[in-house]
Amino acid sequence: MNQKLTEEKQKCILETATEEFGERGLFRSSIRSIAKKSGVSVGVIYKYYADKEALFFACLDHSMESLSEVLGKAADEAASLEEMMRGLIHACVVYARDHEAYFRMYHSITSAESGADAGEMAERIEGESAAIYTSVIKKARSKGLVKKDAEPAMLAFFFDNLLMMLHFSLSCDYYKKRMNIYLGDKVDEATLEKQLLSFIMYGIS
Amino acid sequence: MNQKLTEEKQKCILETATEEFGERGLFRSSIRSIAKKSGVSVGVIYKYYADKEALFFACLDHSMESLSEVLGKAADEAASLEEMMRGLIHACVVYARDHEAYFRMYHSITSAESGADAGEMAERIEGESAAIYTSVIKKARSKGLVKKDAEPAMLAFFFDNLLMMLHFSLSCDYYKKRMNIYLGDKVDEATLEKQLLSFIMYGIS
Amino acid sequence: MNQKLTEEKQKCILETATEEFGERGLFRSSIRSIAKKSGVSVGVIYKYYADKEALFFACLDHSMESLSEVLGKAADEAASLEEMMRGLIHACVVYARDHEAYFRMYHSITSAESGADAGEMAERIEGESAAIYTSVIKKARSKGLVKKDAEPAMLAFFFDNLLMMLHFSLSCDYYKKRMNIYLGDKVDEATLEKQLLSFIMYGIS
Amino acid sequence: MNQKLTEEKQKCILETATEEFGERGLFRSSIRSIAKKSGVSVGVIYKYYADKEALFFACLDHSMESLSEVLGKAADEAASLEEMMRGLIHACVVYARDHEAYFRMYHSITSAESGADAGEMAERIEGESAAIYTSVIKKARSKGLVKKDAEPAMLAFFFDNLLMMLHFSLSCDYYKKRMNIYLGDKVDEATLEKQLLSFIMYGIS
DNA sequence: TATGAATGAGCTTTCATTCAT
DNA sequence: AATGAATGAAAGCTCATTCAT
Repeated sequence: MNQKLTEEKQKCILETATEEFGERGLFRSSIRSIAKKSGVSVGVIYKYYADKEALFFACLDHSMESLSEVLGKAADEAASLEEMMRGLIHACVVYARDHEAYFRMYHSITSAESGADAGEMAERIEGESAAIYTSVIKKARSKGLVKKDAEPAMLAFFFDNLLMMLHFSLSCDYYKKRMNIYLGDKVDEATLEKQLLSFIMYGIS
Repeated sequence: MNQKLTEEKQKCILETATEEFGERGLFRSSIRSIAKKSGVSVGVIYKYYADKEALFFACLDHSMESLSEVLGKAADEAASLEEMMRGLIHACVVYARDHEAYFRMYHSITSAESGADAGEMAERIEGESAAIYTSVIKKARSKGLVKKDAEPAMLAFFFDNLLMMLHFSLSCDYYKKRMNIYLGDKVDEATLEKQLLSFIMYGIS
Repeated sequence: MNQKLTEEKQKCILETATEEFGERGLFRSSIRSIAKKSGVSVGVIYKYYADKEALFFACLDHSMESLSEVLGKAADEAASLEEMMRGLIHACVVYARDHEAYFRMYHSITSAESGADAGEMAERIEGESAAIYTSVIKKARSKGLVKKDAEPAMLAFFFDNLLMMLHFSLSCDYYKKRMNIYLGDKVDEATLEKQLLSFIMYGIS
Repeated sequence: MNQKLTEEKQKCILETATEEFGERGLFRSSIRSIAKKSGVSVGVIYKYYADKEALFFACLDHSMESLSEVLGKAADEAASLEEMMRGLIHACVVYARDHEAYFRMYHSITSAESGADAGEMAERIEGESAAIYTSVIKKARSKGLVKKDAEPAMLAFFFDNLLMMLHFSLSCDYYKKRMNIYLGDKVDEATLEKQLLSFIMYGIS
């Protein structure tokens, strides 16, 4: 019973910290503030996490795991390349509504602020999806669904670039504003999804 | 204790700081370290800049100005939509070779860590290019060069997203590594440029 | 790393700081030095006081409260004007033996260095005693104990001036030395008290 | 001709610094600001004065000299004890109108802020007047004009205490305000002078 | 085991002082 | 001789981290 409380607490800390880190960045966030917002003492955080950075990376892992699960499911369920892409795009849009903070964490590791090893992080986070996207495109190409004069990896890269920007545009303040500059203050998400998919499909095939 | 290299020194401080900020972010960078690397005393930095943030934003402005000049020229010189895009892509690739730090500053403002007003920053930095890209695509559409079933603003947005990712992929550690995961360690820039352009042109038309 | 002597420690900080401020003034005093002398870390001072100024004013308040209590008691217990004055003078002399630092704090606010609002400070510190002294003298005048050709407020003012100089002469280095110049190195306090009282009583009546 | 300018400049620096020191204290005053207000460069100040403290003490000397001249004249011209005291009191009041800053400097050395040797300062500044006042009172006593049951030095001390408080009450913000609390916002100087003299004369004789 | 007061390294920032020009 | 840019020591202050309770 105590164990359960702990587990709950641990999750609460993680969520609160993710929120804080996503909103203020690693350095402007403070352990004290996270502890207070989580309703625990500072000491408890240091019981679970070696230091601030460790908590940061735990948040990151948590976010990435959750994100990757959602996207993985979207990819797995798809019967075709187009459906996979449609699914991934849609999953992003839906997921962003409730999990801005996770996307923001994603963005934060792409910056230099944490001092993390970029190589290792990228490998861990991008490796799998890169392989999947590339392989799916390759397969589609062998079926003649994708143009031959482009490398599948390259197309996967472009696709993922657009997907990444979609993440950020739906969650990070700067990118949100930037999207508003392009598309106006009220962005119709259905249209956005449709046109993005269309843009990609034309670009690919 | 001398008033030599004022002009030169000032530029040196800016460059060094841009490097440091790009590499370590606003908070992990320290004025002391920037001063030491610039070969000046701490005091001299505070002569030119009110505080650390002011220096940061000066670096940002400097980077954005330089970047925007290069991209602006590439856009202006273009006779057609395709040429504009090719020009912009190529300018990025060439520019990235010598000015990684500028692109990195660009990336740093898209993160939350600086605490800057995202809305204002985006307006200042993205406003112009958004207008230009959209207008050029609109014009091309009226000539039948662009598909009718997509909004020009949306296409411009997708294009700029890909361009933005190109910036980061050529300059920020995480994105560099990520590109390597997709495209291998030795990325042939000419091929990348060509295929990106092709992807975009197909996506648009 | 312990939460012992909170109460005691807090008082110790206040006393040490009062000593330091009285001896060196607000600006020559340093938080670091006060912390070291108090046997606490710098951080702990900032736990209790928002900043250096807040500590300074806390010391001031503490001193003034203590001083005002002592003088208040002396005034309250007096049956006549003369006794009140004798009591106040004597209280000063006795109090000065153990609480030089408090008197010094008193002096420090009369200088411009703290940047405090002089008007507000004076009102807070002098207001009450001014009213009391004036009222007591007025009452005595109505009994014919005080000459009629002088305003009670004026007489109260002169009396308080002499009392104030007594404070300083018993506590602040410069005033101490000055008193020695006038009265020799060994000042007999009983004589001083008696003659000051006599001087005042003659001046008043 | 250059020499003259220098001399003038020197005086200007001294006056400006005295003003600044009197208003803000030694530590809150800055050499830069004094230089700017004097219309000279920082270097010029360091040509004349070894450091900030030296300038401070030069201002002090200048103030004290000027003050002592005025008071000395008032004392010399007096034919009797009462006239001397009336003259000194009046000189204070008149002098305060144009030379607040000098009185303020006087006050500043009585505080600990400068770190000056209090003993030496007091000797230099108070020595002479202590001797004069005491001697004049002694002479008057031998003529039967002063009560026998008080030491002349003690009386001189009390008198000088009241004079000192008059200085401060006419120039320093805190003391000004304090006087207003006792005497109201509009203090009639003629009345003040008269009543103070009366208070003293009764106190003495 | 959980707490949160205490620690102190290390940051930004100021400004008296120097000295090349 | 005068200038004022440059210096850098030293201050105030914050906050990640520790550990007595």
